[in-house]
Amino acid sequence: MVTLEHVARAAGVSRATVSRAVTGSGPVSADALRRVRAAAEALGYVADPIARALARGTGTRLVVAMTGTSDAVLDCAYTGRVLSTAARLLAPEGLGVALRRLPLHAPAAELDALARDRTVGGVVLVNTTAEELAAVPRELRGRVVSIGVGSAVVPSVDVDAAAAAAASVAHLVRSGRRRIAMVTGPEWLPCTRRPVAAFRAAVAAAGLPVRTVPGGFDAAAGAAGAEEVLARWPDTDAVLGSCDDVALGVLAVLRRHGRQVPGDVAVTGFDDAPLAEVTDLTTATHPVERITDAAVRAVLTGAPADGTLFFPSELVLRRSA
Amino acid sequence: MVTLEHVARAAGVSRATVSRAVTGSGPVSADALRRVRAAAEALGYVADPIARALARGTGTRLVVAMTGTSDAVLDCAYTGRVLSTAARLLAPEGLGVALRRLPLHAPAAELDALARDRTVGGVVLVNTTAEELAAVPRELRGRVVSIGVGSAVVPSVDVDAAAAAAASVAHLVRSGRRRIAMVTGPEWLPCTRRPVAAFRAAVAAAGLPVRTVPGGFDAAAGAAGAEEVLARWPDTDAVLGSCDDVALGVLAVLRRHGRQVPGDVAVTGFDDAPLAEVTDLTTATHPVERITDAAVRAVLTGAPADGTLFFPSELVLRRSA
DNA sequence: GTGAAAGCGCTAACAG
DNA sequence: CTGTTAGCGCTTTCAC
Repeated sequence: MVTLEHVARAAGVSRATVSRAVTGSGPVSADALRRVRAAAEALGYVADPIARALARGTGTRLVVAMTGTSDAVLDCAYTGRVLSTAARLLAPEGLGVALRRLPLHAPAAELDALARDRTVGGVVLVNTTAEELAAVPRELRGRVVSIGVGSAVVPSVDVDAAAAAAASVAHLVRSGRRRIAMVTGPEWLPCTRRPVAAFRAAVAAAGLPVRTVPGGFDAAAGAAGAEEVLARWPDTDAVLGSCDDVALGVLAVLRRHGRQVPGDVAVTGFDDAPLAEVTDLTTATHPVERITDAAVRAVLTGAPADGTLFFPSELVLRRSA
Repeated sequence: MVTLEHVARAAGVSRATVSRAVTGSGPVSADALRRVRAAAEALGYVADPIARALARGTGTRLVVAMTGTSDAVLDCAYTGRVLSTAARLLAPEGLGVALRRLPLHAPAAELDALARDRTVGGVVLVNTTAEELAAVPRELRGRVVSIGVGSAVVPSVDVDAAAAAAASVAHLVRSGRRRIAMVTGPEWLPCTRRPVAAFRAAVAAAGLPVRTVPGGFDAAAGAAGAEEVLARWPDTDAVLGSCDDVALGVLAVLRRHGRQVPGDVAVTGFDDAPLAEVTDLTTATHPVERITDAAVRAVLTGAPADGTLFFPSELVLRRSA
């Protein structure tokens, strides 16, 4: 194993100088810099992240903290996508990923524990709530980022779900649908409010009735939502699901009620999950990998909070709508 | 932050003694042990994994190494499940998870790099091949485990896919199917050979024709496999898919050919993925969480290799068969 | 600009 | 059985 010491000897300088040269902190003469770089290159030096973490007091892992009402959220496909992306990105840095669930209420204790834990280098909050953002301890600032809503101190990235909802409505209206309902996401989740508002605005602007029912993120919620839609507005000719799983639940209920899709009722989802293609579901893409990528980089670089960074979503037309 | 030093002072012993008491390594008098425990408890001491890793020369993360022909395997749902489980299990230990793909051929270089990387505490090989097992460097022994096939030095855990295949065939035969075909998993993957062998044995034992076609693990492979099955044996009345995705591909092709499911042809999958429930697919469970759990624990404890530990799979009957 | 020296918190010889 | 003594590899004051 080649250490700082070896590079220092090869370059004819002290360990301190090599450290400064390698990390870019502190002053180093152009000449020393060149020699250190050459030596490091020649020896194939790469800093040990563990020793560095111990000396700096920084952590060696990034915690993905999913907010949710139960541990079930940790097993969903979305969590898996976020984790895979983060783990892959961090692998070359010598950093790892850990997974934790944050309780929906009173998350302060958990967040404080994370802030105190010297092994955590940064935190990515997923499905963040306002209560959670308010509870982010000062010590975590600069190394926490949110996927979803953000705050003045917590930078955030998200998909442009509002645009996706608007695009879905536009497509449905264009293809002749006039009585469009939406099964929304979980009510406690702030970032689902944007697409709902966009949906309401879009149908209202088209002069159509505004129909929404509370939903969630799984097929069961979609099924329940569809039942409610059919009960309240039997003439509905299109349903937007908050995500693909919800849309599949909607499809199951429509089939049970003998409604043809897309003949009688059109259905759209959101995510473009693998099952959307298999089930021929019209849906909008959710670039989870790009979003996670941005979030991880933001944590690593300590990016300041300046509004939410939105990633575009694209409508994928298939048989269902 | 409370360190070893604090506990030592409170217990009236040296740091070394506290270390021995806490880790359980080396001799400590019953009296000292008691006092150290009390002090540690009172102060809420918890060892810093980073300092420990630096001193011991062990890593702070566990690498999940997926074998595959392309990076696409890193994005599949299965990888996500493995990663979520591992990340959750490791969180309380202060350890993280990293994700890497191992090339199908000549994996020795990658494995050597992992062995040399001081940040890696252990490795979980997924979809292991014989070539890979042979290339496991000596330095990795005792901290590497395989999900799939194992070797004399690499312990392994897997699902009992052979039993699942046999159970599926038994169910199909019981319900009157007589011309059963199987779309197998990827040919390069050794652990898929067991269920194929079990399938062949089961149909042969029932006095039925043995029909298998090479497949893979995604819907496209299932579709291609189904086309081949229909071309070679048009009278087939049941198809086993190597996994749920494959079964969905099979379903799509059957539908396209106007075959009724389960009327004309029965279809079964394997995994019991979320989409199996949504699409009413008869399938066998794949306890990925339990398997990963066992694998991670084995890496952490350095369990010796003594044959593959198999986890049971259960048939879930739904509409498709 | 540069080097010497003092740690970060823990483990592991080595004497006693 | 226990304490002392060196480190693990890197960062970071603080003099020069």
